[in-house]
Amino acid sequence: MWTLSTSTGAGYHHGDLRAALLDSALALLNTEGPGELSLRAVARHAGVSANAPYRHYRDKEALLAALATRGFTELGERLAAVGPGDGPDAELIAMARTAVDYALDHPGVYRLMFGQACSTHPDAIAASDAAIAIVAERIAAIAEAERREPLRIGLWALVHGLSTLLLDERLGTPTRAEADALVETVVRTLLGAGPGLSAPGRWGAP
Amino acid sequence: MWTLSTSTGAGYHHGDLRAALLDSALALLNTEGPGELSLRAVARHAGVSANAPYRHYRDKEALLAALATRGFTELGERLAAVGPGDGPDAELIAMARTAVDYALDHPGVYRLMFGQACSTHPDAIAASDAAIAIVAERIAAIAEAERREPLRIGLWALVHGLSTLLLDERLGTPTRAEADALVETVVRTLLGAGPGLSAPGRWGAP
DNA sequence: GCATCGATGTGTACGATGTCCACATTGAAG
DNA sequence: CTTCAATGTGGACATCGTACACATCGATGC
Repeated sequence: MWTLSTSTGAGYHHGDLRAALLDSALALLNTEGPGELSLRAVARHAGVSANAPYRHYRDKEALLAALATRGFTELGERLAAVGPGDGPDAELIAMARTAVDYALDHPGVYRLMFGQACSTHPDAIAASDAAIAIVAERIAAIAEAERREPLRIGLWALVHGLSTLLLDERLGTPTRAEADALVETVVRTLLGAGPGLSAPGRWGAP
Repeated sequence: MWTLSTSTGAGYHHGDLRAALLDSALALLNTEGPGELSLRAVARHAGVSANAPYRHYRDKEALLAALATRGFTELGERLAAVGPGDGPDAELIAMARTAVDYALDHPGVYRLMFGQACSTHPDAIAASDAAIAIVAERIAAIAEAERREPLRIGLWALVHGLSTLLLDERLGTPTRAEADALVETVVRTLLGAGPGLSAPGRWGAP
């Protein structure tokens, strides 16, 4: 009758409930949507009582926000790891694909990250801004000054929109490769160059 | 002690509860987010008991889906009313602005429309497809064949992303005019033409 | 070694919610 | 005027988020 906890927890005191709760929430999020996730279920999954989470998070929203924050951080790391590609367009496309892939890999957390509850939480906003900043840097090295801001906002919006549509299966149920190809085609088209065509006059900054 | 209903309801039988519930839900949605909206609160606002809604909607999700469906229909009407502008880019931009304006006008319903719960409901999906079809028609009249599909998906994603970012105040708190200008700039930039620059070679289909 | 104390987890409790069931009320059809 | 199907009510139940008081434990001082 000891803990049936998923995470390594011993006896009365768990060890690292704070992190274990995040893991439990993550596991449950990939099963059901963020709206259906109950704090009590997270506690059960972690093998603790319904009230234990309150020692580590002020309320349910705080736990979810922490998870979203972790999500933004991880997304940022993935984006930072994207190497320069074959020309600026390729680099932007690679980053877009990376972000969409992240959404497809973590549907629950992704929806959480862009849900209303977490958009309000300062930590999540900060982590989100950090992720955007990475994209902004790359763009700054590529685009002319007056195009940077709209490009940053536009790509962010585009990627988020594509992720949402794909997660909701509003674009069919493509395989990962098909989804990636779709992202590439869409981004390339919107960047002004048709598929297979290069976009003259927009290659490289100073 | 008769009905304190907001809508025109008489005595025991309400008259048109089905529609009144939608109106009540709409009113409450503009106060609080879709996640916080309770079916009981909708019933209270309509001046009926907590169970009355179940005579008209199978469950809470069905009511919300009906509201989302109405939203997509109205959005479609607004999009259909957008006149041809000064060239194809201007027309696409006008439609993008129309859609974003709709989101800013109805934050609650908009979040509902793109929430997970309603993306699953067939009625909402149909209404959403109808709205997209309107955009697709316009695009078909403007763009070359192989650009149509990516353009349609890309614009839809872009507009949805921009709406989300604006609703979550992730792009500051612009006035309506500023938001419209932002949308114009972003869309124009992503369509390949810098602000004020025309995009040679992409004007007009046959 | 042992008492102590702050941190952490448990149990109980309360109000709110979604939804089920049985019953009440009604306008319209016979 | 009776009857009936549609519609609304009331009560009940499980679940949820969360507050309160209490239990348990590991480190700290002696």
